[in-house]
Amino acid sequence: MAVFAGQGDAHRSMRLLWREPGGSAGPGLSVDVILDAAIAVADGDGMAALSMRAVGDRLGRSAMALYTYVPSKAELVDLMYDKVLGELPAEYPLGDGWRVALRAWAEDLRGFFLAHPWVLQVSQARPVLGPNEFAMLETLLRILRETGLGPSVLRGVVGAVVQFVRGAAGVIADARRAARETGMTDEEWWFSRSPVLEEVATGFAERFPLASWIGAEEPPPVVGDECVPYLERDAVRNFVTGLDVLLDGIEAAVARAGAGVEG
Amino acid sequence: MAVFAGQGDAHRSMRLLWREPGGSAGPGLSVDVILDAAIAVADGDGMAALSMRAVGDRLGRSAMALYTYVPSKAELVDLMYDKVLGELPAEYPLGDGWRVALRAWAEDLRGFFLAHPWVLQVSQARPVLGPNEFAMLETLLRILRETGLGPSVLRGVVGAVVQFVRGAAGVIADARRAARETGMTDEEWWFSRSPVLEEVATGFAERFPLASWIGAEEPPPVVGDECVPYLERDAVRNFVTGLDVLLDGIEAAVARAGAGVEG
DNA sequence: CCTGGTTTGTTTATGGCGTAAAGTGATCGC
DNA sequence: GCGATCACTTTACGCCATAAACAAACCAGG
Repeated sequence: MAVFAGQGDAHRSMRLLWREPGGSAGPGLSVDVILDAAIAVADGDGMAALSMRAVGDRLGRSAMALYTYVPSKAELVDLMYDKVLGELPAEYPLGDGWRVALRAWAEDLRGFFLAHPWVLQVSQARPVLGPNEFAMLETLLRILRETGLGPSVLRGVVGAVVQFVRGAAGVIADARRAARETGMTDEEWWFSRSPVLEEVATGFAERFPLASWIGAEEPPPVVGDECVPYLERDAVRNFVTGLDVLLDGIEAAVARAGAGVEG
Repeated sequence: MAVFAGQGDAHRSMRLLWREPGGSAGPGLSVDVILDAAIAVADGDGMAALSMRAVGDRLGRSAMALYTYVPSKAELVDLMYDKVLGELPAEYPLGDGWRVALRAWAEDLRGFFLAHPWVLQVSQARPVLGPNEFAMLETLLRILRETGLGPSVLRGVVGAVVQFVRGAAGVIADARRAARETGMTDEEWWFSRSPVLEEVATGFAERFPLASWIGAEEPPPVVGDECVPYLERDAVRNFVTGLDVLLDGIEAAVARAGAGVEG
């Protein structure tokens, strides 16, 4: 590898990320056709099943055919990542204040992560610097601007919100994956592991009294909750609760700044 | 795979996770020796370099030798994960209130993630159900119990705090990884990519005015900041700011519950 | 029309991976 | 002494990303 390889690759991948979307008319392949196939593989069979062969097969081509359009698998994943981000809504009504809009944004982002769980495995918050990643940030900032907070605090808020949603979605995605892999519902999965834990971890309740306490409590059912599986229902509730805490924290920051713009 | 494979594997891996730590006296291998070697590989060369062959080489054995002690690479990673979690401190003084203790806990956890960045790549928040994972939860709950919040809200708070710290650490870890892989300091790395972005993304400031605004602002230096690299310094500041917002949110929840225990 | 270069693929090959299966040599209970 | 068991190695299989060589279709200039 030459010393300037990073530099040269940066140019190449940036041009791919910011290419104008058109131009797949002919019978041959194209970057967008490849990305769609790769996204379909990842959505359907997970990130582990995403291989150059799998994508090539789906297109009726060899794995090597892809390398004409995409320099490597790592670049392919980056391009997939930025492309799916384009599915996110761009506009949120601000008539009811930033809090309502931010909650809607967070819930849409969570839904997006659950629709494309493989996105959560794209290296943690790596700055891919693609157009849709910036569009997502721009949308979030259009909402957060209403708080009147300065850029310094806002940077922290952006990080906190994004990381929270990503993490919470990851918990749900993992519950689903575990359920699918074992062929059980997650309720069955949990109740099959729980006795093993008690058998093997002797004196659990004494060693971890608080963990037992917080885990044991069965929260009351919530309207509309019935169809959601067991572990996932908990995770959804924790998401709602945690998001409220976060929103309260932002409100406190606004109050402390003493310069809230919204009514 | 038999129908009950998941069940059987659960027993096997649980017994490994909860085994008592001793017993590596002889000249032969042992689970703990293997885990130490594997952790050393992951700490030194990253998760991508962690292979059964690499761990075996480090111990002067073949890759297959490990399979006498560890059923698969996936189990190995789970065991590594729970083992390093044991490095986390277990006690935090509560004399100055939960807020001080929680901040210390979060900063220790962030430091832990940065010392073992590969932990961030262990599948998102998957419940490994090992002893040290529960110990970590127990430690956090000993702090959060002081808020007097009920288990329902507390579950949300636990998720929010853990996910925030994990995500924020991931950003820093990625900045470091990018810097190391390209052989540049992250300052050089950013200033080599930044002009490429401007060249390729025409009209950036018009398309993403808020993103430009929040990215352009250069925050004032902070005492003790001088030795921290560029991108990482930003990430650390965002961590502190975001954590404050989160703590404010918890305080708001406490105030709303009207049952704060702390003075 | 021919012709040579470029574009778009394929095939083949290399070195790495996790791990199943079989082999090897030592050790231990009888 | 001797089979069983243990700890470990060797070999092998089918994956993976991708470098390199090759082939066929297109297009430009004569």
